[in-house]
Amino acid sequence: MSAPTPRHTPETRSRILDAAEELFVEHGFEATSMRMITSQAGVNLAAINYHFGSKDALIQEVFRRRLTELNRQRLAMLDKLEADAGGAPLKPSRIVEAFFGTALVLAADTEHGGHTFMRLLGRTYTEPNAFVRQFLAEEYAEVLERFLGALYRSLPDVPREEILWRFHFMMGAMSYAIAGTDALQLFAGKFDDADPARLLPRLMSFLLGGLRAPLAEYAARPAGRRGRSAAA
Amino acid sequence: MSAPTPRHTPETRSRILDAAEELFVEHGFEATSMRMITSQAGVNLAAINYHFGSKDALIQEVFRRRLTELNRQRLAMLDKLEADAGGAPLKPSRIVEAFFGTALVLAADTEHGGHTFMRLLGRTYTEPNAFVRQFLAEEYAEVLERFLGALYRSLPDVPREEILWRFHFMMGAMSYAIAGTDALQLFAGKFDDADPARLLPRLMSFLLGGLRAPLAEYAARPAGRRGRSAAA
DNA sequence: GTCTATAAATCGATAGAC
DNA sequence: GTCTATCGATTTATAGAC
Repeated sequence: MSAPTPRHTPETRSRILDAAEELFVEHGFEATSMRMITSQAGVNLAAINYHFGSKDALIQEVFRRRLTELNRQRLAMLDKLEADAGGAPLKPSRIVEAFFGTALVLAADTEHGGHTFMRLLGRTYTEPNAFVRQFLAEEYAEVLERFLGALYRSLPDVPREEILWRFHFMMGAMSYAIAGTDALQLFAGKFDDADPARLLPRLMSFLLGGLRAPLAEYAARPAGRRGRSAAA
Repeated sequence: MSAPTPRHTPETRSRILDAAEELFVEHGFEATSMRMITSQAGVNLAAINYHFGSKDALIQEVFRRRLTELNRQRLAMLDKLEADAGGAPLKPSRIVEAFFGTALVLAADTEHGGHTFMRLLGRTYTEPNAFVRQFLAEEYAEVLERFLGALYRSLPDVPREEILWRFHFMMGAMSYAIAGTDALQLFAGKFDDADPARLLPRLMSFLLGGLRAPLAEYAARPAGRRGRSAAA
């Protein structure tokens, strides 16, 4: 008696979300019409507005459904790491693994839409849609605050500005990692080994190498003569 | 007498391309209507179809206009590096700099649309639009072949598979680097220093760190007990 | 080459019967 | 909660005058 609305809507709602998720990642938000969604989901056109109110609200729910759980897992893992460490700063590798590893585990799930969703999420970070960006920013506020804080404590000698940028770079690498081979025919036929199980160690190695890279490595060895060499 | 079509179209064409470039990166392809473009460009609606034939052809020309020149610069720089090396393998840092450095130089040009275009390009690698992907793949075929080949020779001990993936990761990091602070309000207010001049060394340091990261770094130190430890 | 006017299709959203 | 039918707005693209 505590649930007022959902009477016998066991599948319709989920089917709409699943169909929308697939079509959004395949065609984008704007290019995906509500008719395409209801057609693929096998439900009536009016069902979307009945269950979600509008197309924008549907888009939001597509993200909320999975993102809330993903970030819950991330925070739980960080909680455990910090509890085990007992006050000591965490190793950067653990922090990175807790944040990006959970995402890749979800991305490896090709049977329940996790892979589809993560591709959608990765692309949406740089999506031009204003209200989606706003929504994601709110959904990520806490988890970002926590993980960045952990990285700051873990790497006290690295300027926070630098950590922030490198975290940003890492998200870009992860996004492309998940988009993977089917993202662009650019690498078509070049990947002999696209085994999802190997993606995690591949990416993690790259991310940690980038995160730990010497700060002045590039600036200290400028390419050839390049103007005033006395600067900085 | 060699130019049949362009009689006195000195600005209209360019104005359309400039307006389209800005609107595409701001709203995406689908959400940008031809009326929005012609309105911002100050030209007539029919002008787009007259000059480009269709919206899709316009999109293609927006990319072709700048991408051809960018990849020409990349190849020229690689040619010079290889000529100077006289047969010896290049240093990975030089190769990475030739590919990603040129892109970031273009991205630093905020006055002539270079920054706008590079943001658009970075987002489009994972764009769902099929014909844009196809077009980009063709446009990148030669430059990718050359740079990947140079990296293979530069890092003969690293499996090509691994180099391929890391190059892919680097493109993701670059994409986010260019999308930068205004891409997502996720980091809003967190970046104190978003100086474009510092972005190149920042990114280059990260990329080289990732490219040179030990291959088995992560796999060799699995997190806790994780099933059959005898495998691999 | 540039314009107006409009064709033809598709969009999101809703009203109202069941 | 699901359906049909449709409204009103917007889209790309084009025809034809100038």
